[in-house]
Amino acid sequence: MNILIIDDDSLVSMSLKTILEATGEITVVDTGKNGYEAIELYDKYNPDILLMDIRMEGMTGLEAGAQIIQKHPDAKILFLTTFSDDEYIIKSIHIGAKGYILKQAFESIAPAINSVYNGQTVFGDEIMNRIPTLINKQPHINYEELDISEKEFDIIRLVAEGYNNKEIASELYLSEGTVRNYLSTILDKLNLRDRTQLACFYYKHI
Amino acid sequence: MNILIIDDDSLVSMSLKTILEATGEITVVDTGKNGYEAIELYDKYNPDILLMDIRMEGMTGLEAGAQIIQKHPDAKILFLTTFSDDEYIIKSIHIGAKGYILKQAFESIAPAINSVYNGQTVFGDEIMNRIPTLINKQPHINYEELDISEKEFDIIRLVAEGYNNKEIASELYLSEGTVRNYLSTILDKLNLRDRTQLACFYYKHI
DNA sequence: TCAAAAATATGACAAATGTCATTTTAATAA
DNA sequence: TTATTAAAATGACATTTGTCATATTTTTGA
Repeated sequence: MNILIIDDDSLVSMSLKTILEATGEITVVDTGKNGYEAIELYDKYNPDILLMDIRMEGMTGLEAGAQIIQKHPDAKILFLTTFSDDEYIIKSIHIGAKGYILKQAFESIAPAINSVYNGQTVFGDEIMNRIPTLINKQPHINYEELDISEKEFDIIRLVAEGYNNKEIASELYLSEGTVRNYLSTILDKLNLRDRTQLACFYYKHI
Repeated sequence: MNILIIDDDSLVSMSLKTILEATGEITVVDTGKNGYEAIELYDKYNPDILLMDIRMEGMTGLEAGAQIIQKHPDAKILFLTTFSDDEYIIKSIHIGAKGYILKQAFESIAPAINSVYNGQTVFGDEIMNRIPTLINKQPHINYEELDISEKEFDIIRLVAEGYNNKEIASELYLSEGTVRNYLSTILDKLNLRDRTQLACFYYKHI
């Protein structure tokens, strides 16, 4: 597997080269130290994966990456970064980067490269943890804390599948009236008004 | 590295076990075939990674995963799926799964496990491609193709926020009756029965 | 301008929903 | 066993919902 490394700190490039080539499966075709070189060298080598620092003097890795992907839509770019930075995260996802990992996590770089080579996208935990907030959804909810019983939760799930009371009743072997009563209690506990709000609640919080 | 595999198709579990153990670095401590077993076996073995089918009879992998993570916040769960299923993507991110990959991509499962073991999160391309739209909150069904007008979509959005007809009417400066009529048309077009199913539809198709 | 099309509105109706008070039926502990 | 509690069911009721046939109003094109 051929890799191109771009980092404005040549010490980093060299260490990476050493580490990666030690795996035996990876060949570092060349190294560069800025965005312009990235574009130029990518054209020249057409590597399987481009491993690039995201923050560099002059043209950032992000800009270079965007241009490269535009020209080579199948380019697999794995960004290296020192700190996780919301703005970069979103942008890197947008331009279609295949990953975003911390330089510090040396030992995880080789596996990440392998995953990317196999068509996956790899993000570090710090990045992944930001996604829900970025997507703007509330975090997952603990129904036990809300005092929702197992059976009540069964009903919630069915409501969120679009079942009506009769269907829920037959599914859970209860009478329709009982289902209504359960639902009434659930709505009260969760402070909601009707089943539709309950379905919305379910999807927003799970 | 110890792995627990859960899949309701034992053929899949066995194939996976064979493939993974062939790498020499992975030990499959046990296999199970539903969400309940997942919870039970996780407690028993405390594996490094839980590899689990996301869609199973009874308790889904997602629910089991949510419970396991609640109990073991450091659990590393990698979901397997047959098709990329919009509905599950976000949820799996939310509960804090470390990955989501297609079963078909056999050769990429081992690298993915390695990445996860090294603290990364791994998502397949199909999943990652969806994130930008989610971040931009641009709902992404092709409503045009479904012949849903702009105004109809306004109503759908409000239904999916839990508004009742009166509230929708006042929000959109329409009469309640008109809202009902619109809704009736929408349900007909989407082949749904009531507003709750519509809300579910909305969230499933984000 | 006028007619056709669209958007909006009404009213009537059956069905589904949510609430409540009350009862019946298990399940369980003393 | 009996008393107590929990789970499930009933019935009555007011609302909300969804459907439909039928206006009315507005927009638009010729």
